[in-house]
Amino acid sequence: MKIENKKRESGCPITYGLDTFGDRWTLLIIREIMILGKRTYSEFLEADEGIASNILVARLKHLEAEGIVEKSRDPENRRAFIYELTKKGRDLAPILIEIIIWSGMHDNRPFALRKVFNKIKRDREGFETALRAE
Amino acid sequence: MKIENKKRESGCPITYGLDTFGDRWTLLIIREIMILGKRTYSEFLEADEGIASNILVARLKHLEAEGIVEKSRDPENRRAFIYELTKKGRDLAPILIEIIIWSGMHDNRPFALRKVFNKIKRDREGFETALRAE
DNA sequence: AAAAATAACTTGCATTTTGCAATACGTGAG
DNA sequence: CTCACGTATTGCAAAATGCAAGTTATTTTT
Repeated sequence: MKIENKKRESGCPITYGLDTFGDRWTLLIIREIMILGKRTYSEFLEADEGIASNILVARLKHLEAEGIVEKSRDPENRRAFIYELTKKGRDLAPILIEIIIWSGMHDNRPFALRKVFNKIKRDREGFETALRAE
Repeated sequence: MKIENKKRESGCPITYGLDTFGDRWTLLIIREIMILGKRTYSEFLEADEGIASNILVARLKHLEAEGIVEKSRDPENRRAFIYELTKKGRDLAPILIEIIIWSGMHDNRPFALRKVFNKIKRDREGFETALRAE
């Protein structure tokens, strides 16, 4: 969890974004929470891309420090923790949506998943509202 | 240029995006071209964040391989190369815009630059059209 | 209240990537 | 035909990643 702590103080908003979530895993964790409805460490570990446990811990700590996720005890499973998005985290929704749209337009691999892309094309506003609500 | 070549074949559009431009430098190069109007290797090297020359070469090659930028001789300076965005590259505009908006809302550091953010707030569509045109 | 089970972390180590400085290559101008 | 400019490569130390194994903390079970 060192790379992303080195915030480049250029003042540029793109740089700020990259320093906050511009790595190979952070947005994937956001996806797990926002789109796939995942909430716990063990659920994140099961993600298709196979994140390593040490990296996952580092990224969750980073996201917490950035005020993007909040950690609390799960009231329904007293030994688990729940990670939830803050407003700052939910505000990432439009970025995720634009990434999905871009990939939907340009990922021509045969196994590219288009389900969410099509849903967004049909009703982008509704999709974003649903994302933020969850 | 190794990290991003390992495309994780999960089919997920977020993953595709991250594998294509999800690192500390790639979107910064896109910013240089799209927002700051830079075109050459030496101009990119001068960017505020100070990218190393070996990383820059690697990222440019990667972007070319991904069909996001096109390299050609500069007709006005016959020993320079010009890097320009393809349609796939220009289509990244909405992602950049959403990152700028998000940072505009959440970067509270005193030296955060808000100029572009304000411009987008005033006329987002116009801003995007201008970006893509350049 | 001890043992087992579950969930969340940590550690050690090999590998990969980064960052930085120095150097080399290629092209065109004088 | 050499010099300057623009682009690109190399070598090496430092840092981050990926993986497997181990640890801690809490809760359920007996």
